[in-house]
Amino acid sequence: MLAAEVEFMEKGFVAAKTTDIARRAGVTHAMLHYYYRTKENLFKQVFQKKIQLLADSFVTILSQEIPFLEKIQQGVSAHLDFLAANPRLPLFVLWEIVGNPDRQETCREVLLPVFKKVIEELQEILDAERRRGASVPESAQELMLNIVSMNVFTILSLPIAMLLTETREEDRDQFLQRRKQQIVRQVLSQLTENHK
Amino acid sequence: MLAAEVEFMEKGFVAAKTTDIARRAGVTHAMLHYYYRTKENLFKQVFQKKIQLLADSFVTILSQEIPFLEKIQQGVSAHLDFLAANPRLPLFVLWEIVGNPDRQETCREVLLPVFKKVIEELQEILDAERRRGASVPESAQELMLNIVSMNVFTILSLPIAMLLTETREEDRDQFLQRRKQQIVRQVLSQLTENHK
DNA sequence: ATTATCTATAGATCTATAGATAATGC
DNA sequence: ATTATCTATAGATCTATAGATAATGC
Repeated sequence: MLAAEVEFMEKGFVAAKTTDIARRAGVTHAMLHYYYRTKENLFKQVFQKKIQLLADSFVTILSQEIPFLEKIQQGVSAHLDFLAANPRLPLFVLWEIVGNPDRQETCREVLLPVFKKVIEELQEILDAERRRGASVPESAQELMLNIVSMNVFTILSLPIAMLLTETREEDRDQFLQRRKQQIVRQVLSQLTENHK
Repeated sequence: MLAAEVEFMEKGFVAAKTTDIARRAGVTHAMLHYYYRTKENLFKQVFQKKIQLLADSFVTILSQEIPFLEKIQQGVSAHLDFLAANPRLPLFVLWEIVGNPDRQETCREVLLPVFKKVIEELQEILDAERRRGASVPESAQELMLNIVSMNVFTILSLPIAMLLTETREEDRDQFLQRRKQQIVRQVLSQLTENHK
């Protein structure tokens, strides 16, 4: 099962081979089919698990009971750290969804409730802040999308970004930390903006 | 060749089949091998072309001789429109690069010079603006990364975003236009921020 | 003569299962 | 008895080429 996760995440459904998965797991491939029947079946279990993980990543944006701006800062930071620990997750999910639209259903079932809940909580925080007199112009959904966009893209494009900025492999973490600060700054700039 | 582009872009290198490409092109698959020798060879040509297209997308961020803020606004807008017209491009490139690191070389060769040039021009614009007394706090690279992040992610995540926001297929363009305005606002918020 | 095209097929994988045998749980 | 495991292989693809034949350019 772990072997299947690794193979599917690295190569995708089509390129991953049941023989390789079996070999990695240290069993004969006949056993794999004995337990999971089909490749598709095995994949579905892995996919479900990974979608769940993606849903969890949204939750990390909400954080502890601390002042508003720090809360956002912590949320962005935790979200990016989560993605950095699961760097193949977003690309894998996006790829499999566009490649096989049937999988959107799983996606909807798992992600939608979590997404709605996070947006709701975030909206409450924003509203509370506004009642305090702060100028928080955006909808929670927009704020969330901005954060997720920049964080996820940072991870997705990391190989290309490192190529283009001529960053070496051992400076990866440093590169991510610097980018994290930029993202926090960018997100906060809209939240602290003086309107009118 | 066009058939190959479509098949590779939709399915990726591994899942695309030379027989399907030939069928789509209306020739026997023997002919395909006669002209291109190997699948890998055919793919390389397609990949090169698509990387070139991606490089072009960076250039659209720079735009005509108009006032600074409008210039940025136009750039963001043109970039997103470009991506919306080539929605599979970013995912395809990212997927093939992580799946086969050998392809990073092509990527580097084509993208790096274009990327450097765009950054350079953008930096000049920012510097000129700063000399005029405007407060433009960021490096061109950071600004560029912010714009590209939000625009590309918008396209990458469009299927999921439409799922989560319960947007119907026919409202796709409207959804994109709304998101575009949000992105422009977000980008400008940092550029017009009052520092200190 | 050289280039283009077709049919047929070799050779390599890959998924999935059949059928035989060993291990395990009442 | 039921469940787990192995070997062997059927059946389906897919890439790539061989070999024969038709079309094209000097």
